Amino acid sequence: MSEKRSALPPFKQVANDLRAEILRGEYAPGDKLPSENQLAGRFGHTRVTVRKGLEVLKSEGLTVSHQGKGVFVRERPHVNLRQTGTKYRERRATGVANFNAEAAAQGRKANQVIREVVEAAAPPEIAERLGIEAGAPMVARRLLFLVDGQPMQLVDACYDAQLARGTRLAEATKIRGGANAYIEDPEGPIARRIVQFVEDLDVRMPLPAEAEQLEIPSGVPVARVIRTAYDPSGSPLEVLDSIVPCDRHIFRYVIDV
Amino acid sequence: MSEKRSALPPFKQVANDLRAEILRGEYAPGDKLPSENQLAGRFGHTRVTVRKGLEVLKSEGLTVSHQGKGVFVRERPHVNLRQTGTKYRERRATGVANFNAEAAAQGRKANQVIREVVEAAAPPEIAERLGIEAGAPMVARRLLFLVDGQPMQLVDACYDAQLARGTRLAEATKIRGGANAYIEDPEGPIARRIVQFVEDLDVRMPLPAEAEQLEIPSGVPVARVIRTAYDPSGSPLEVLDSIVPCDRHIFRYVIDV
DNA sequence: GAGTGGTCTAGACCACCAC
DNA sequence: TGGTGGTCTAGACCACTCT
Repeated sequence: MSEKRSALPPFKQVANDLRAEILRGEYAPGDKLPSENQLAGRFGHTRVTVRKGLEVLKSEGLTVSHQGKGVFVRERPHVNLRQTGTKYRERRATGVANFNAEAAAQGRKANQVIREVVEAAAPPEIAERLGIEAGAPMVARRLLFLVDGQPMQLVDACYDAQLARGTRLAEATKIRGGANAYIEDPEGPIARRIVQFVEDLDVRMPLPAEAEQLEIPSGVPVARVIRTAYDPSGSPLEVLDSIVPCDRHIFRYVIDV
Repeated sequence: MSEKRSALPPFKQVANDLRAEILRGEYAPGDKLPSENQLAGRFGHTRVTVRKGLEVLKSEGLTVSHQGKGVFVRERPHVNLRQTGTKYRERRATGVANFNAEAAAQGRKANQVIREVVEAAAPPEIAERLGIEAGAPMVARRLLFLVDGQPMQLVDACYDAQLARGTRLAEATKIRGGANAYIEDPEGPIARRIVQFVEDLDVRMPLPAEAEQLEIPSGVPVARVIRTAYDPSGSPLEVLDSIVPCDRHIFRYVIDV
């Protein structure tokens, strides 16, 4: 007889109810949700079940929890507009400096930390784009980009070792104006122009190591952005392999057709 | 005395161990992991604790579970290269047809389903890009794109109602060659050229409704791609608001500088 | 110290799948 | 029918935060 209704498991019901309240704005970003025990009372289930519901919201990136304090509606951090396209014409040869320029344009302060500069065997994704054999030597400059002290991107700038050896690209020191300017500098050791970028974005959840280095809360994806820079002859000059947390970035591409 | 070591909670240990084995390739995509009871024995913890560890891997998108069958290493579906840039010059006026062309180029079969075509109040993100007042009327063509029967994108094509009323854009029928071709058709009622696209990508975890419609497994993010098409005078003609599951797509942008 | 979230166990029942 | 994952409870202890 009885309408064999719903049958939606209690923990999903908890998640659905709370999600709806959050999305309706009954809890605003930064607001604290009721305690787990209060919710257990309200829903008439054990704390464990309520926790399972809360876990769902956390993995959706809607909430964050702090031990001893409570569960809060997640606040979206300042978003960095990661713009690629027309602006490149203006800022052309800047490269690393481009990152600084974009942050400055938004009234914020960017800086870079060199994690390491090494010569190593190129993994397949990189070798393929650099136009060298997989396992052939590359020079990798591993950097961490920050804005206002918050980690924003993990960047590996990779070069054919043949090209980079003996240049400042292979030294663990900052390059004023950015690596791209250095590459294009007509007075420099490379002096080749960059006329095209190809960016590939692959989006997934972060590995724990990435989450830790970039301070990524749970439920926030990362984009792996692999950018290849080409000279006028179509030869690749640089492959930039970045891990970008998606809660602090919007990607914008301007395409003229 | 005793080195107060590790203290890593057992469920994290379970997750770490299994993750390492998966990433090392000891379990290949599609392989079945040992059953929860077997893992409980191996790790010397209860099934509940092991399950919590497995839950972590699932939310990272590394595994999928099937009731009655087991837990499996997730297989990445065929990836669709969603290319924007140079190819647009060749396929220019195609629009919806562009999606078909790209699928065909990869030897796969694409089709579209019209979910609905309605006139409605424009939400702020759309209105802003269409250059109309928030809440002003827009015509929205809500489509579902599929490739080989698998849902690939949820697309809302939005137009200023002033522009689209009385045209085929406002009718719930397919438009041969795509909406963009229709817009640009010099013999058509609109006959305006599209010379620039701006794409904004915002990446997050899907809402349950999106996950269901697009058959998105847990641990897979979505990109909300908002693409605005402009005519030579800089007036917006169309705003495409898409939800794209990130496990079936790689985004590629080609930028000439 | 009281309150909050974080973790674990033991045991139970259900739903689904394959044989 | 037996194995698999999915869900729930009751009770316990821990770690952190605030006052």
